[in-house]
Amino acid sequence: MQTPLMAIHHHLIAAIRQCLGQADWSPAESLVVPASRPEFGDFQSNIALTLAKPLGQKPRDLATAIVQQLPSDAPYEPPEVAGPGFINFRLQKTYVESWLKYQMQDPRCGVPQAAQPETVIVDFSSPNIAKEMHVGHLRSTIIGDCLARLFEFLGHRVLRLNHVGDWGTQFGMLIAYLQEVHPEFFTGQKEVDLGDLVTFYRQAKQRFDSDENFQNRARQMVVKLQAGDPELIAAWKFLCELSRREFQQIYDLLDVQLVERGESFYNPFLADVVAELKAKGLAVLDQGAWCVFVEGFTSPDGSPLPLIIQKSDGGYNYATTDLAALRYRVQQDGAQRIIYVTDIGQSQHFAQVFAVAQKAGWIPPGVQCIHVPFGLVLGEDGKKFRTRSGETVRLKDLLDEAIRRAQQDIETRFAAEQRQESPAYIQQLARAIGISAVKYADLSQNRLSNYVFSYDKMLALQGNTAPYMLYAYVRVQGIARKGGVDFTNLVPEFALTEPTEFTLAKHLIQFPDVIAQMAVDLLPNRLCQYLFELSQKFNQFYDQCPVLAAPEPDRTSRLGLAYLTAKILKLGLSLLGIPVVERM
RNA sequence: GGGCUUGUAGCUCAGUGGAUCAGAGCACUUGACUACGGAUCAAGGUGUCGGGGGUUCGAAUCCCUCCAAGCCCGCCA
Repeated sequence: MQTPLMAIHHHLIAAIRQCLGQADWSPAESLVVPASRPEFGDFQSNIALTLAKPLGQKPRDLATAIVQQLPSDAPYEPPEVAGPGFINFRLQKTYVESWLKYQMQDPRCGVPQAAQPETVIVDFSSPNIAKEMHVGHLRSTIIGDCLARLFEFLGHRVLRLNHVGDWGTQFGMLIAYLQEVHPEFFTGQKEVDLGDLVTFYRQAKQRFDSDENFQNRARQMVVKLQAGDPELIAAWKFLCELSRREFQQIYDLLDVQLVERGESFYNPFLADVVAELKAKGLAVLDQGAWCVFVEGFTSPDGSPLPLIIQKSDGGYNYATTDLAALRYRVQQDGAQRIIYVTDIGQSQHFAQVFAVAQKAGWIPPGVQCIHVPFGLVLGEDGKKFRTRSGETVRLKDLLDEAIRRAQQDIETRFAAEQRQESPAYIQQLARAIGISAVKYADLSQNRLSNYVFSYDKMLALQGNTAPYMLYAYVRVQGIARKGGVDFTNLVPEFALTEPTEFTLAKHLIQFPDVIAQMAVDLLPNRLCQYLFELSQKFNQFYDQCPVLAAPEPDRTSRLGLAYLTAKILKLGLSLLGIPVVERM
């Protein structure tokens, strides 16, 4: 079913085509948007103001002419031309009510399935093997998961790829070091965890930087490894497995699904990628390395900046891997959209990779490669988020701390309310709230900017936080419990009377438009904003309108509003990767 | 030197291809519990939208320029 916004949109297009006498006219920008102020109605169109000038007409006259071409049986009151030429739309009450009813019975809350399902790859998280996940992986993991959930919900085939750093010079270094200093590592005689590995990695790096003989051994190891030496492959697999177990704990905690397909996966295709670029005349030998130059990229010294696809020592680097991955994803996975969720610092790299792939003909028409960048996580001092001692914050520690603080809050509050709950329940609740708070704090921020990480703010019960929204949901469940109402069997006739009911209702029916917009701009904070406003509007309604105590038909109608609010909150939060709780 | 991102209320941030855009939350002050959970709601804003130009009937938003912060820029990813 068309949303009100879409209905008005289509009416306007038809009307404008009539007025202009152009059957193929289509708008360059959005024709109709939600009204900026309630007193101007529900939706507004500014199109007459934009169109009038080139036509040499007065905006108000054009607006009036457009209004006259709108259908007379439309689901809105006769539109008004206001001010210099705005067209204001006010939805008919019965139309709003019928839309609410439609959303009530639709499991998707009115959001249509994609007409043309695509294969969408979301490349996110991507930690490095033999290192721990740290705060730097937080945003990619959370934002990537959110976008994957969005596209899955819209009905696309989504491949969630974890492009882990599992291939490269660091492994030669690490394996060489372990063989020499900790041979027991490979024999299983000693229990090791990822923490040990990280220590070893640091030591290996130190050795690598200071000892030339060691450097050579490490390089030979890489060559042997990449050539498929069985012993080294086994060692490498052991390292990967160790890391994988550790990563999985975090993904389980975050409830994030990923398919691991690391850099090593594309190893067999690297030589061919380079060969193809050479054959197409795109690769040139420069200072001993094979490079592709594309316009618009400049080095610090002002010379053109190459994308190096084969190093002077014959090895390949991440640019080669990224190109091989891109080609594979298009040609083998059949991806129509490839979304890369990485920090904004890699923007230039991806722009370059996409440009080279474009030149090489690996991005056919209809395929989009999209870099979805995000800013840094900062500490409360405004600098890169670190521990007190200046170390990088381990992701596990960060999440555990959020849960610990959530639990503390809960226990304090329960004690104040003299509420008895089982330790298991408290633990589970703390986990849900702690993780949700971290996720929501991240997603509610415009992803392009850096944001300040604050446990106190994200766990606050007031404001634009996960707990505030979860509480709104819990309130609805409270109504159901208290009234013994089974929402799932509710088939309400809506009868809106109070202002807060209308305000809430009109916000509820905008949900599908918000989701549609999010699929275009890939900004989760827009959905967060919507859900926050929904919670606010619900709380205002809740404050003003008794539900259970109301006489019919208000009681049923209000139960419907409450239930639909909860339903949309639950669905919306699920797209953010945040679960709801029934009590808190 | 080139490029990218950011700069909006005391604090944290929305709004960014125009008009009906000066907003939210926090903090602070004051009200509202014999109503479904008060983890709520209501009321309270003296901001050069980083500065300066420009385009326009109209600019936080578009263009130019300058300033500040952060990041990226040939064999790491």
